[in-house]
Amino acid sequence: MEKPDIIALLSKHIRISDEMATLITEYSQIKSLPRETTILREGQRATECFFILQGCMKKYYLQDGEDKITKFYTEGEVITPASYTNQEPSKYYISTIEETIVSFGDPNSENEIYKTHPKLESLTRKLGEIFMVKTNNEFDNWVSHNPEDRYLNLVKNRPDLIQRIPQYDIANYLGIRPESLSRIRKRLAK
Amino acid sequence: MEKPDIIALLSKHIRISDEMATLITEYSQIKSLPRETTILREGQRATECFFILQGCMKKYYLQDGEDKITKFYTEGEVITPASYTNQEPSKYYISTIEETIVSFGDPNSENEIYKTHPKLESLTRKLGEIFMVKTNNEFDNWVSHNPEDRYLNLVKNRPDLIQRIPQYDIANYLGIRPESLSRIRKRLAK
DNA sequence: TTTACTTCTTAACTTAAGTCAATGAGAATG
DNA sequence: CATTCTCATTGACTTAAGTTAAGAAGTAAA
Repeated sequence: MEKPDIIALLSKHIRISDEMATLITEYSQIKSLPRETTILREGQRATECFFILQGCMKKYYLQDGEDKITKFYTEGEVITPASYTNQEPSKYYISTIEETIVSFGDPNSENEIYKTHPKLESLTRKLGEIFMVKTNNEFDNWVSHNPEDRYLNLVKNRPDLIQRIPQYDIANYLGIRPESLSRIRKRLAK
Repeated sequence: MEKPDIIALLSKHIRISDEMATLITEYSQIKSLPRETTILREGQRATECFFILQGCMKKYYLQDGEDKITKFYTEGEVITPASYTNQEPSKYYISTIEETIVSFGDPNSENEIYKTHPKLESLTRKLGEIFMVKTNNEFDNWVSHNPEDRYLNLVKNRPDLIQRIPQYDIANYLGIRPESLSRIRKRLAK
């Protein structure tokens, strides 16, 4: 399989020097996951973290027998499961929605490469800070808007998700029932 | 002023070696901020990040003339304003609620110390990852619960906040009106 | 101590989401 | 072509939060 352009996707977030680009390209491991593949289940410990090169995934909890989606991930996004970081059993599931191509890493090779290439750890720290800002903005945006505004926001900023993902999953993610999303769409259609 | 125990607070999150402890204690700058002090305003660029040693702060947006609180910070929590990381004008305000003692850093001295002590950058990366997990958990917990559950959760996990912070600020943070919080408390009293 | 102010509570009414049930539209299957 | 299944929509009714206004309780100020 041809390697998708990991450097181009990373460069959207942070400036990558040629030296780093070579290093990353050399060390990156890539694999493809079929659609509807669950890569992490509740109770499991994650052994890998991911960077999405192509495709779409979701994170969801099983609450009272129902899925609760809290995040969609698409191209250029990093998935570092909590259980990868803290080595505790996961509280949530992660599954692909479409066929998804990812770059992945594990703790051993991560630490190994940081030891030999401290500049990469520095890059990772900075990238982590950038994603932290994004995550915080997302949180703030969420808690300060109602479902209708959140839907409008999604339509505006992530029109791809509206296309790719069935409406009942969108509603689930927005924190409402499919019936309510229907009504919101009807209200907005005017 | 006597230095509060920064090492003890950091150790709640991550193991700190004696070597790192000495380094952190030596380099940490500490100051006290009076109550109701706004340390960052919308439109400003943050020049400092903070680690709370004692006290309480809040982050809030000014939306349609009304405050919208999205986060309270207390002892042991890190405040890295988005505008500190990306050097863009801040979209939100940060203020103290009580008198607050903080350890603070600026980009120059941060980069300087990372250059001479790469182990500290490694520690910072790990700490950042730990806070990322906490932030993600908070987000998930938020979006998957209703106001009543969020209030119960706060009472259970952050009883200190219920004591320290006026009810209208708690309601604001919970995403509801003070009247609704009153009703929730009444419902629960039964 | 009287007054003003702040915070919380209560009540009546409105609005939007939840729930349950029925229907419609399209795609997949026999 | 008819049948089945999935997903989205609609309607009727319930529940909880928003809104507006009024009052209660406590604290600070005059």
